[in-house]
Amino acid sequence: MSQPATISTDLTLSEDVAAMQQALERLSWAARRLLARQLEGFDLTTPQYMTLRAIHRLGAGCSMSTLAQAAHQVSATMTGIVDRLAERGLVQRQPNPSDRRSHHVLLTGAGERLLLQIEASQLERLERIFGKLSPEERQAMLRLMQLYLESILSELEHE
Amino acid sequence: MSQPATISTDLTLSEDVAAMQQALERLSWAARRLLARQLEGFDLTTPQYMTLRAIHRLGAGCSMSTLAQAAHQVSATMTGIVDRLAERGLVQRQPNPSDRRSHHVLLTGAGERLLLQIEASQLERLERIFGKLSPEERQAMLRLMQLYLESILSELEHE
DNA sequence: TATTGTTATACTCTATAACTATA
DNA sequence: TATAGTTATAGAGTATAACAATA
Repeated sequence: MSQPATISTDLTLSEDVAAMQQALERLSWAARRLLARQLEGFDLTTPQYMTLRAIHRLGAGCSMSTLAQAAHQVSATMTGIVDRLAERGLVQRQPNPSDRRSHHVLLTGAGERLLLQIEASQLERLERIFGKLSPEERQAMLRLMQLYLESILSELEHE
Repeated sequence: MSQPATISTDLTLSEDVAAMQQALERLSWAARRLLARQLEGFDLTTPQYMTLRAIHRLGAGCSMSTLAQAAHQVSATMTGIVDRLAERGLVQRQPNPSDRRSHHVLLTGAGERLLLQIEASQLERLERIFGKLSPEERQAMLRLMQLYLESILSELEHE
């Protein structure tokens, strides 16, 4: 023990993080491709799916700007995505009586049903994978994912 | 303890997985947007960056088809991405002497340097986040990410 | 004046299909 | 015939800038 503990910890940190970077980037790329492929079966793109989820999460007729912000997108992009979802009858725009510039966006019944169906198929897949872990490991993973999510969201907002 | 342990474990599994699904999908979407924003500073898109990394990982002048497969893309898509990288002098196509239909794709010096620079900035960001964890937690996370990566890759390949 | 949302425009990614050159 | 790679084409997502309607 001739070295202080902090130095050996720092060395481990760099090594761990280098391995994590490799795994994280390949993981997020592969997960994105897999999700896109699964969504093809429902004739949805990833941004369309994320938008359906955001509308559901925000609830109660969110505005286009709220929606764009939640999806980390500019409003012109969201206009196009919502247009295509509306054409398919999955979402609706409704006038906002208290501000005539603004609209409420909400899921139709068909949109709700499609979202539930996709979520169920995703849950099944995740259960197959994470069923291999012990309850303690699952809890640890959940905690770590939430830590990482929060740190990414705060980076996204503070720019 | 009137219920057998397996049932209570299964109930926990569904709950954990539902929370994981929520966190995972928001995480991968947010991470993708953050990466895209960071890559803008280097005037690269995400597929271009993933392609540079794949060329580096595959090494020794991989072919267009190997590259397309590694990035989970059809070769026509890879043609466009490599075209744009080549225009910027980040990659090179070289004739393959043993098969004149095929080409070797490799990083130029500029491509190598840019890749190193981006990777260094990513490492710094990850160290800031994961430095909060203990070495044991980092090891656990690494193991879990690798488990998840393998399961996703095998799903991607078996379709 | 400022804000909400859309339209116009340009570029990249993506897949499919048709094609050329080579094996 | 089969394979490696490109070209042609079409659609979706993305950002920026200009715009209309409303606040």
